[in-house]
Amino acid sequence: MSRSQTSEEGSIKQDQIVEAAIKRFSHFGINKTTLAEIAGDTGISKPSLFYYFDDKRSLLEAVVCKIINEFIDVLESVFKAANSVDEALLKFIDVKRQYFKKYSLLALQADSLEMHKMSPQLLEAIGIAHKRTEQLLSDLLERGIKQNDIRAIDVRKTSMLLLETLRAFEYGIKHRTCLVKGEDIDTLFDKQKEVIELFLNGLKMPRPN
Amino acid sequence: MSRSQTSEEGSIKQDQIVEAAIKRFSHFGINKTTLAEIAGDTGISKPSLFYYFDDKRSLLEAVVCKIINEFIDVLESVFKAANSVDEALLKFIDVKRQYFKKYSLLALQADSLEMHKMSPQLLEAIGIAHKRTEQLLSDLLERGIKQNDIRAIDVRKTSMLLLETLRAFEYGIKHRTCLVKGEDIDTLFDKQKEVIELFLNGLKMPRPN
DNA sequence: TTTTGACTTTTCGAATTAAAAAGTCAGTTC
DNA sequence: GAACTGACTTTTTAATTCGAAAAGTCAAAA
Repeated sequence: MSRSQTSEEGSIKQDQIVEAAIKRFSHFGINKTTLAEIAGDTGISKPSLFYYFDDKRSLLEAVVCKIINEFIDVLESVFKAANSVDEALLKFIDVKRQYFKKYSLLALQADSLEMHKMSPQLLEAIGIAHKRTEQLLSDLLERGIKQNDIRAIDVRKTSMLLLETLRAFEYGIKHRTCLVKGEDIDTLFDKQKEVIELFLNGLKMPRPN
Repeated sequence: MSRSQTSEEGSIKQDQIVEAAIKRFSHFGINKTTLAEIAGDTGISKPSLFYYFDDKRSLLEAVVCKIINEFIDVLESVFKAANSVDEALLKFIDVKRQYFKKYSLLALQADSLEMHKMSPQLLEAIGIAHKRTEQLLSDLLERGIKQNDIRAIDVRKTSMLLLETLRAFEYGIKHRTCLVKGEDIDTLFDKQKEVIELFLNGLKMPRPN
């Protein structure tokens, strides 16, 4: 069994490999990147790479986990720094946009095209990330309610619905435009901001009861 | 040039062909249906079919147009009959659900898989349908504003956003579950209803200014 | 424990091709 | 002449093969 399974914190070399893989994957795509290239970038041989990772899939898993965790950490700090629910949600979109642009190639391949090939581990990692994001959003909404910023909705249900909507939105446009060009991505995320605004303000007349 | 281009109202035979095509397409999919089969169902030979339609694509076009127009007609009557914006929007989802279920195979193929192959005519027909749907929704919102049912938002922008969101939602889940099973479809549309509710009520505290 | 050269196995993509479906047309029927 | 068809050609599709490239293994070495 490779080191990736045994050691918890991951060696420096493992991290170097993951970094090299991130660069290649997000630059050329997963399939167009060979393990020999990644090994070469890291200054080791291919069999050495296999000493650290069982196979390409587990390396990809490490890559995705790293990116996801980075994303969630950024999200957490952004939410903490925000002064209102509005602000936090709009910043949320900005962070999403930033990560999507940075890792667009990886993102596109990871969730749409290779869905069926995903390992259970990877799916689990993504599931955990979703849960954590939902938790952050729930906390945010809870805070908003306490501060009389928003009305007392079911935070669990609402955050899930909000996330699903934004996610769906992303998927949708992605597939509609099929190949994503630079400017399309921006309008896509701008639309998400509009959705957030509409969600926040609602359509109904404010009726003081 | 075939009859399909020249006559405006379309002959009875043309309509029979379209009906047969709808049955086959929505039952077995577009690619798994041959023109010979459709011709057979209609009781004519394949060359006769070509007398009425230039090619498979223009037949598909006629099929999609017919379904779309049917859908919009139903939608219009439902909107007219509704007593409130809430009611109309929820009914809207029901109509969508009904049509999606009825023509799911066709819908899936038509918008996601074969996007790149779509003829300009077909794209135009879909574009017109979108515009008409948007118009119906705009009128609905306008009416809601006049009746003091909802606040005075930009109806154009809002109806577009609302439609795009619901559409995106559909796309998103479709691709996430990839192959759509019966029960998934229902939860998908239930989610859309929740989205509508959230859009209507908003998150913010009602503040009487 | 970490590393690699030399190896085997698997996967992928291009080339081939045969069958099926699309599409044409000369000629028939009403 | 509008509606239709049998017999035909062309195009698409899908299965097959096959060589190259990449994934993955292992015995030996640092």
